[in-house]
Amino acid sequence: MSAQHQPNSSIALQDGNNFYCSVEASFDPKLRGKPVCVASSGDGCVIARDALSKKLGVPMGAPIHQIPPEVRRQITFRSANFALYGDISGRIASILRGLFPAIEEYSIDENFIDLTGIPVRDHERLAAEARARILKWTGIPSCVGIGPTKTLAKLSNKRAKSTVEGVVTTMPDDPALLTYPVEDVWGVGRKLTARLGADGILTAGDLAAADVDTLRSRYGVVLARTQRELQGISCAELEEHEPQRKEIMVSRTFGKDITSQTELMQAIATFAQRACEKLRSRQLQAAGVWVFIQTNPFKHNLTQYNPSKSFRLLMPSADTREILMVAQGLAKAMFRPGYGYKKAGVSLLDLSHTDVQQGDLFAGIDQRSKAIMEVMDRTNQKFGRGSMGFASTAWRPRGKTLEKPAWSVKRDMLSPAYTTDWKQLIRVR
DNA sequence: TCTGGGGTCCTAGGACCC
DNA sequence: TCTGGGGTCCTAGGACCC
Repeated sequence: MSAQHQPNSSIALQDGNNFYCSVEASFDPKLRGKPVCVASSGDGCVIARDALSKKLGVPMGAPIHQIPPEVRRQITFRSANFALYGDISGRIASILRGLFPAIEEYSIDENFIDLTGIPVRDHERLAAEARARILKWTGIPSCVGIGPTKTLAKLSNKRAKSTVEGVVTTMPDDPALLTYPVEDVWGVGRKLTARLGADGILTAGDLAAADVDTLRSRYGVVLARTQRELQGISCAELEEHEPQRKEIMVSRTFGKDITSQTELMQAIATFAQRACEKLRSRQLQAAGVWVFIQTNPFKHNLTQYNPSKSFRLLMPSADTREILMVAQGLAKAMFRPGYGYKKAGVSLLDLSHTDVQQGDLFAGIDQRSKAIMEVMDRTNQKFGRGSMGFASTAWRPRGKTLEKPAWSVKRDMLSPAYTTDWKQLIRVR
């Protein structure tokens, strides 16, 4: 039976308020009461703002150098510390699992909760309890939105952000839909907002009431599903188990433009190595490798060159040596002198589980490969990432770094790994 | 000077086949 | 003068999400 036919299904969405900023503040009391922003990799853009920096007018995604100096001075910046955020995220999920039979970890700061089967009169009370427990046990404030579908739960959550209680329920006939901006509906982005506006669809209520066939033919099946969800008809089920990855990507914007082929090759090798580590940590192997290199799109006066190339392996592999050589080969074929490269990435495609190894008649499985990779992974696990690496990544023993490569990423405002590194555990006197 | 990273899904169009 | 019709597979690009 599909969710569409389940009567009285009900879903909640728990979402940490200003999550990254809240995590930083929960570990560093000095930050409390001050405007805090979290910066993207390379310390380039603002990817999270707390309430105070929102009030100061810092826009989401703003390049830090574009924030007026008098505003910038008031803000404490932190480099994104995903290891820390991921750890807190896992703790919040555990708390929710202790309260509800089924949850879906939707993103690092959001969890869907299945309320089906729980009496409706208890929904908001349980949501409030979850919220209180998360705050007490992790220090992270959050809101909970409730509705008959994921889209309405998302919408409720957004509404809850401006309430004191932090818990809101929205049913399809709620008058709030008539004033709720369509751009804030889950699945409606900038482009769709503009097109919908031209068609006179400005609110969630307008979208829910639009002609089904016109909407389907003008905007496609995705928005048609969103419409049904707003009408209370579920089109997206709760996914308790993470679906298998289809792609694993590692890419970076370089600290400086790269002009030399040697340096570009080192960067590509580093990304390939990291991608393979991620691959093996999930017991996966890849049958395809995709590499891209890009010039700086913000330098409008320069000729742009943004090639990409892919390669299909004869047999799926999780061997860094093999994938590294393929990735470097692709990059080498694309490299043209005379350009300043600003960003590059390596993506592993056609992923499958290593336990479904397809035998190849003509190639014996290299047993040594597995053993070598295991030794590398275990060493890096035990002594820290980067303890062992490949020469082509310009890897150097830890603590003996000669000079930082031009493409290394800036993270000057990083908070300590409070929860994931023994040496950096928080001290309480 | 300085502008994130990592994903998914859908669609259109071309190649190829019968 | 007059140009088939489906089907599949693949890829590139667009849109969205956090």
